[in-house]
Amino acid sequence: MAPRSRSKRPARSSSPDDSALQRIAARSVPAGGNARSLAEVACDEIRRAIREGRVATGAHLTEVDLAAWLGMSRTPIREAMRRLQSEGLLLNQPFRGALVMRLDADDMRQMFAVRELLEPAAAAACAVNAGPADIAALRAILDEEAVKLDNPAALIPLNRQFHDIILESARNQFLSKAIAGVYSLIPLLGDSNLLNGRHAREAHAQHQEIVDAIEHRDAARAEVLAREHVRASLRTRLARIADNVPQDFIKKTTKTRKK
Amino acid sequence: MAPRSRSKRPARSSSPDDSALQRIAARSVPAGGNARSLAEVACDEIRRAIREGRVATGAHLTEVDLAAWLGMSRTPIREAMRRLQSEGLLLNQPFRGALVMRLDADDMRQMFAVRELLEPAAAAACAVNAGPADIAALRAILDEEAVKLDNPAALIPLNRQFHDIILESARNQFLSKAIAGVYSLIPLLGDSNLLNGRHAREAHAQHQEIVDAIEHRDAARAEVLAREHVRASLRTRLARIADNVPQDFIKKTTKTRKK
DNA sequence: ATTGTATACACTGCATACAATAAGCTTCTC
DNA sequence: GAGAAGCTTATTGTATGCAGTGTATACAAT
Repeated sequence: MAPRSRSKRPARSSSPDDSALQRIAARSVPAGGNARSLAEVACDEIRRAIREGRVATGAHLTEVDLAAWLGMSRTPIREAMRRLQSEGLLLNQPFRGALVMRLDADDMRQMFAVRELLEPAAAAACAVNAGPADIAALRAILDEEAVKLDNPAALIPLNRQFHDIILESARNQFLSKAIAGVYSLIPLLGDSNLLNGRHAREAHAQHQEIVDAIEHRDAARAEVLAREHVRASLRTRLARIADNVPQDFIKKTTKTRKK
Repeated sequence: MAPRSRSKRPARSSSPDDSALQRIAARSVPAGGNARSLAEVACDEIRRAIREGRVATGAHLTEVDLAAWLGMSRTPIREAMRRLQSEGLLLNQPFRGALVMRLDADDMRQMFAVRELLEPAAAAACAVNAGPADIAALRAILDEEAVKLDNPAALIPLNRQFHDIILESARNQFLSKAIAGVYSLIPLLGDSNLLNGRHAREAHAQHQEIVDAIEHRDAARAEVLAREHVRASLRTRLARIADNVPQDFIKKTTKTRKK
């Protein structure tokens, strides 16, 4: 998916319309939304590259490289990098670029400890506050999940939506922001658990139970189930680490971008 | 406290050293640390202005106004504003500047619900993980607090340190970040509870109990006490709101900055 | 008087030039 | 050959100009 074909930058004096057209082309207007700023584009693009493993964790990024890659000036890139740094996806190295953050097994455990705190609370609040529309949306996702248990590419966004709906139905912006802060680092953990069919089925079953509890307004049960859901996710991840290579031999991995 | 006496902006062509001097003056080198970037200065300065009420919540800020106020160009200001936006202190209005976020009583309740979730967990983790040095630091703060119960200006930073030490001793970066995200919006709630002598005494007593629990490695008790501490804080705030003016009549409040 | 339209203004978004900074390398001296 | 001083390079920090966007205002038409 050619990452934004754009020659290089018209040395600095082609027809003025040229750059305008380029800019318009760059902004994939998000279906009725307003045109996104280039900084947002950059942010999403970098995030996606990290998520898809096109940029390895531990890789070192610089403003100019990214600007060249995405065909924009350093200004929006700076903005995007700052944002990703505050999200914790990038680690700023004062005058030496930024590193893509790496999380080791201990970081992962810390992350899940916090998720185990927050997500059950969200499920409980959802059981109290969710409206019929929210519950219908959850059911719709369950139905879709059911027929896509072996299609991770479809399952992953569904899973995301599922958790987003619960979060939103919890009606607590601070809780949402706290969980979002944790979620944003999940891409650093590597492949999704849902690539594993067994885990996908387990997760789907748990989702169903959680929605049942929410529909019965049983906050306590939703809370317990959500906690178990998080724990199952951690178990799967730990098992994967135990099996696979320790994957801790990257030193400073060269820039994977550009020629 | 004259907000940085500085005429206006040298119309655009005084001696070039002038702006350099301004820049140097602005960077109060933080005792051995490296010189901070102007963006950091701006960030702190704006945050402080909000905290001290020199900029009202609901006020509308623009890049040029802030740049003129702080005597720097728009670039570092932009960066600072973006940071404050991602912290939630400012609300971005796409092409129209930014508003200083306002929190109503319901937002406050949501915030405290999350604090009630996170801070007890931190206290419990601290009870498990704190080293002797951490406990000594906590004791030192208790001692200082004890003699400054009627000096809010001194008490507020002490309180901050107290919570920071507990957070750090919890040894969980995700928990720390989640709580930091919540704390960063506390300035929006208005004056500190510690201005109230009665509350200051209550908080100090609770701090002592919490440290006792931590020292005895009694995680469960630390957790319960921390929860009670958060609840007490919410009670004081709610009582204050009940007494005072509802303070909800600002519509879009004019720019309070500049003449 | 009311509505529609053009124009002016205020502000941000982005690009680019330039300055500053820190690390690495080279070279010179002893 | 070792160490220090200075140069080089890589990278970020800052200023500023210009273009685009959204709002308000004034003016014309009904």
